[in-house]
Amino acid sequence: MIVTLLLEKTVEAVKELYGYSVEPDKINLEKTSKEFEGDYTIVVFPLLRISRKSPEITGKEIGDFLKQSFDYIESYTVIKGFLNILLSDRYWINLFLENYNKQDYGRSEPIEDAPVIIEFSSPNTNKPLHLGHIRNNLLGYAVASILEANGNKVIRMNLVNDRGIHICKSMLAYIKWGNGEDPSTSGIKGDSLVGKYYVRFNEEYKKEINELILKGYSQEEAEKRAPVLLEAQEILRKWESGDPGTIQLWRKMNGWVYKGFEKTYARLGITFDHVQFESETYLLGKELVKEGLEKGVLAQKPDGSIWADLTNDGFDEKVLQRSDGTSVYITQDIGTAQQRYDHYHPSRMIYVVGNEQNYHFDVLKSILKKLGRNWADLIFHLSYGMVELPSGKMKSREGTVVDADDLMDEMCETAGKITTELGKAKDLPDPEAGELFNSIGLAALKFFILKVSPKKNMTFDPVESIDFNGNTGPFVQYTFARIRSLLKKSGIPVSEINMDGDENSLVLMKSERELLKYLALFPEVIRDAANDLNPSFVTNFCYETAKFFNQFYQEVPVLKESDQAKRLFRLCLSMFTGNTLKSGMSMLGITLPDQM
RNA sequence: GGUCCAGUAGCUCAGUUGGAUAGAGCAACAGCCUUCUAAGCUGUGGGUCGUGGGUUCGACUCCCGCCUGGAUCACCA
Repeated sequence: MIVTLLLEKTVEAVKELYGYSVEPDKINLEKTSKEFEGDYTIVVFPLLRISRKSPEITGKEIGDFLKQSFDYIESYTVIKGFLNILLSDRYWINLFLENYNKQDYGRSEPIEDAPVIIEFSSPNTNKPLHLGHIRNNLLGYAVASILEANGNKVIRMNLVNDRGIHICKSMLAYIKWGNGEDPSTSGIKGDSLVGKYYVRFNEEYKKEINELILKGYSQEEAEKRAPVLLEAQEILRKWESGDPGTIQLWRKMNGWVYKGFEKTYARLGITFDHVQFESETYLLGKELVKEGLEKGVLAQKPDGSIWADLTNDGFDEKVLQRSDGTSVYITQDIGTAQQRYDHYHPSRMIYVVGNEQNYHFDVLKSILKKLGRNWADLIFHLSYGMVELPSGKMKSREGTVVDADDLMDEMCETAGKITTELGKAKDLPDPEAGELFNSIGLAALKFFILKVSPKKNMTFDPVESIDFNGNTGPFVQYTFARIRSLLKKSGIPVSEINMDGDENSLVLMKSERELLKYLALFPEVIRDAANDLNPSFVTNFCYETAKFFNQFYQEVPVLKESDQAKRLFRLCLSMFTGNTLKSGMSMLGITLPDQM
């Protein structure tokens, strides 16, 4: 790497010139900012103490030394305290020659290491997926792909929250008001149908609470005593005790939901390597709770409920098992974690879960450690911000959510409309046109969500938020389509486009240089995105790359260039850009059409 | 109230070991299609980086206080 070489030589320069040994990491080397000529900049201020000379003279002396030690340094300038180093075209061209036709450019060799488990999606089976889940799924899938590109072995894990009071609520409402309808008789997608009964439950629940308050109960009291809630709790007890009728209904309704989810995942382009069900891990969790109780690290109250006292860790007491013996949410998480650890001996366990559960994961780790599981430190909660609507927070209880299926439909419809308005894709036959609109609509949605740093909350206006111009998925797709068009029109089969060795006379145009310099960053971008588990680095890289390409495309002719060496170089540079975009966007789960 | 996260242009967002004049897109305005896809390119306007201190040659970035917004502290998941 040129950066390490420059650092080493600078250290040497300081030693030679001023007789002082500095650590390489003390040298301030960065990319030259746009307004100045140069590729890398050494900030000389920190070195003045050593040189005991003015910034200008120090910069010049180091600059001279470096220029003499490197063939690749074209020139340097010292402005104020900044030594700007300009690399020769040769350097960039060599870098280009090494990588332009590599399909796996930027990706790392697989590391021989224990796998990283990444859990995402984790839907509840009482309602369809909504906008919040979309962010979760896209983030999880992208992070997994980025880790793979970084050389990690990855296991994409989905944990289905298929049991608990929430599904009992839907079941109860279905028993009471369902009249035996099912997805085929009603024509409603399975997950939506179950969701309908979840909303119905909450309507009844609210009504009963209000009635009880009129009778003189406090709000809190009313919430606990509402008859439908008591009935739902009864169903949960029956379920945990294995009541056949309850289990049968539960299976049936969950089956509808899974069919529905399958469609939504397929549309989103999400797949998993392994699926866990809470109903299969909560018993292990209960066992661990029992173990903790026997060891004396957990405590039982007179009513039978079991608690962890975490006040020494800065948390409150946490209930792990209700007085009626049923388990709570965190109980299954304890079992799930244990199962994952035993089964995979992973190097890390990443959980992609919203920031509303920050406390939950702190508590989970704390409890696992209390139980003597030191591997709790392998757990990392990848916490992301909420997606809010202009009208405020989404509440599935009240049905004020943006449904994932509806949203995708709308995006693709809009994509089709815009494409038609622009007069494009006229010659495409029907099924392919549909695929194209799908690709564009989903690209817009995915890119919009993934370009935001995971940690941040985001507001999403279904009407106005998503654009097809500017910093968007379709912009990158369009750029790619332009590149494909160039390659196609060159008349050379893509697999045979190659430099022919006549590149010695090349002088780079500004836009060629800028583009090439930026493409050179891709390996670094993947590494940073993997380290920070942040797909927005890749998203922004793809956008900037496309922008640099469009500037290049606008400034210089490719196929119309008369000089053969230049024409071929530009064609290969375009192909290099295309490969890189395709690779980057595929990590985000975004497909790039050849034509649009 | 405790804890955690966030606050950058009218709007949506970049800005990562502290570096030069804080950047994009959208929206507004002005240009560029007889020339490789105008979903593009070029330009103009728009900022007390929430706020007040501190550290430093240098702070959007680090430290402290305050303000605002969000999350959370359930025998919900």
